[in-house]
Amino acid sequence: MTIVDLGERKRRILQAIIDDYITTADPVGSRTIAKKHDFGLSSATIRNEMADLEEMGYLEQPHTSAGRIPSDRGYRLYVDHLMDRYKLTVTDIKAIRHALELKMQELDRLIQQYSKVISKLTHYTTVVLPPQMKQSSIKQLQLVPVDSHHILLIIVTNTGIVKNKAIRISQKLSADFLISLSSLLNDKLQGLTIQEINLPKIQEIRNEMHSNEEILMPILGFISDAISDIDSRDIFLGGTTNILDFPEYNDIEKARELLRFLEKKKGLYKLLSDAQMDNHINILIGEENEFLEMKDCSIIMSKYSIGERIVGTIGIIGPTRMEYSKVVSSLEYLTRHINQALLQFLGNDSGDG
Amino acid sequence: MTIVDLGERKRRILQAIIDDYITTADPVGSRTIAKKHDFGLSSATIRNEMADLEEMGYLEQPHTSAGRIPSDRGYRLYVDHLMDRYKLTVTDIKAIRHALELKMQELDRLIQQYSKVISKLTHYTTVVLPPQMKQSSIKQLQLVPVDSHHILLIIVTNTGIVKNKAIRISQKLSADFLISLSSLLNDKLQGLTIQEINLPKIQEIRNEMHSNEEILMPILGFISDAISDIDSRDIFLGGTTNILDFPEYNDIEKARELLRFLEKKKGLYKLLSDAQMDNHINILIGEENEFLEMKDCSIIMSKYSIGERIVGTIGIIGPTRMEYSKVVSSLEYLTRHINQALLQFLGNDSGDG
DNA sequence: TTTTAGCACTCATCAGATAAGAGTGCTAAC
DNA sequence: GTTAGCACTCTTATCTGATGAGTGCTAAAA
Repeated sequence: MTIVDLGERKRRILQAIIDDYITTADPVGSRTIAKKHDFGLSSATIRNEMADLEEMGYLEQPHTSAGRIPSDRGYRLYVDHLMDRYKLTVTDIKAIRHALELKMQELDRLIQQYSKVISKLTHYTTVVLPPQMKQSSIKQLQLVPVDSHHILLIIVTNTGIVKNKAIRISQKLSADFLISLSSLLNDKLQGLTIQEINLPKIQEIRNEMHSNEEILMPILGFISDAISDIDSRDIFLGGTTNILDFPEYNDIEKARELLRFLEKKKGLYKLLSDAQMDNHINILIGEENEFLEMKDCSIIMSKYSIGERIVGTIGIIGPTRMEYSKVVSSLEYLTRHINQALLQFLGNDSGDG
Repeated sequence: MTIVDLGERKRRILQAIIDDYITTADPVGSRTIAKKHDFGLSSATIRNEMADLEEMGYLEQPHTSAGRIPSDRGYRLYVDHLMDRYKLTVTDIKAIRHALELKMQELDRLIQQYSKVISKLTHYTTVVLPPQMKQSSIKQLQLVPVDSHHILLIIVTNTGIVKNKAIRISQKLSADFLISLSSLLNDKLQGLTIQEINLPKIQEIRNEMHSNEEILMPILGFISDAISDIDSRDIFLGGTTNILDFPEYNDIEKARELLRFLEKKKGLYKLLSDAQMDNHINILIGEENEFLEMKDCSIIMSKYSIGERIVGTIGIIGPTRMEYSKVVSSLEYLTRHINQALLQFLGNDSGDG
């Protein structure tokens, strides 16, 4: 079932069919291929080849008298072996460059911005999984007084995420106390991942801070809560309504089902976090993903990283008939640049505190 | 054109028609009304009354042989004078109560949560405009060291919003320096609104901080940038796909148009921020709003506040045929509780620093 | 043996026709 | 002022036949 079994001619015909179908969304017939591409073959011959390709499972027929459309398996072959490498146009590159000139800001929002940019660029739907807090390590902790009833716990991670959490306190604490507590917390917790922070660790801190036992206790409790509570990993979606532009979602019922699925985010979360780490770009075609709601969609995913550390995933969702070639190229280019930007922004110093 | 002009009978018939249309989404005919409601009138009489109501502009006829549907003006009358007050069921109240038991956290996220809750409760689309930074005053400023190349500026406002912004620096600054700079910033800027912070203010700070002139300069510049940059006011949307459940949006073209409009957020922003302050609940019916994309929608808005200070707006969007009564009741109940929660969470101390 | 022309066949789609049904407006009687 | 009755309008659903795209098969050509 390797690429050789097919033969050069069948390969080229299959490629032509898929290319054509990707742009037109209409089942393609033998005559169309014979006319558009100069294979030096008549439609009848191509018809025979198409019948073969269907038998092999690469093509499907919506009904007897329609042209053929690629099957998931056909797309898979196309993606792995057939498709031409899309060369980004100057306009494409300009658009990406322009988008990347965003002012640097908190990573969360930066990522959200990227997500919008990509969906605008590709006209597909974009989904971004930001860095996982649980596996991020703590770079800096700080307690900031807000008013007499609240202090703010600020956590900066090595993945560049800043989280804050208000802690309600019953009595006013002196600035000095907060500073010394902050520095103790830093001493004890810096470099640990969120996952690694547990009750014993907190106990340890309590033991070292003999004074103010009765003030400290509840605060440490809150901090512990706050830290574990902070790991909510939100997914960002961009360009969801782009879905509605594809003829495959002209059926309101189908559109609703997919949009619901996306809005719920739960499935997407699983897809993105389960994505294989080894490949840089990862493609799931049609039913290759486990969700029924997305059986007519493909998702192209790419990890982004700070230095060597993979921190999050970007996914682009479209109908199985999507412009794989162009999306892969755009995504590669973009990911490369994001990585560069992140490295520049956060990398120089990510090891220390 | 007041309520009296109509006469009791016409009013009751109009109410019956609108009530019916709201639940069924089908144009209602005279016979339907005669049967369902015991007015002691025949369909012919009701027919005459309906013709009158149409002439007055409260009803419309999609086509000659269809029943009547309410016009925007009809809905307006209904909302202002006719509709029964919806009594929240125990289940409704339970749902709201349950939703409000969320853990207190940053206001931003809290609000986002509310937005989801409401759309789940009402099955309409919800939009939330969080507190405006520009008009919020600064409660607390803090500079936190991150690593040798970055410090973090943290701003806490009296509206309970915490914003942070990374500032890139060229040389490491001592903790002492940051602390003294923080306290100076607090002295000078606390209590001011974001709007009030301008270059002269910053100059003033620079003058007082004679030492480290060459270090200070760029930092103050960045801080000034960061503060003005921070006023991005993001809108939260919840339950956008609920739109697709209404028969009025079975037309994919219409659905797309509206969803696009919502996703862009710009128009929504204008609608919510222009909403009148005087009324607690504000309703825009159909073409009462300026946006063509929303001409078949109504939006019910409610301000929420901390103490006396109105800080943000919640809006519920549905087809003009929406359950005004129920939504208004739910929204009133919810807003009241949100206000309570916010007051409790932030209010005690919001005047001081 | 491979390719091609020709032809019968299938099936979706579209336009037009028809029938059914809902609801109105009007008129005349109550 | 109210109501019954009826003709009229208009939508919707269903059916029909025509059209056209595309196939599969067969037999002839290369």
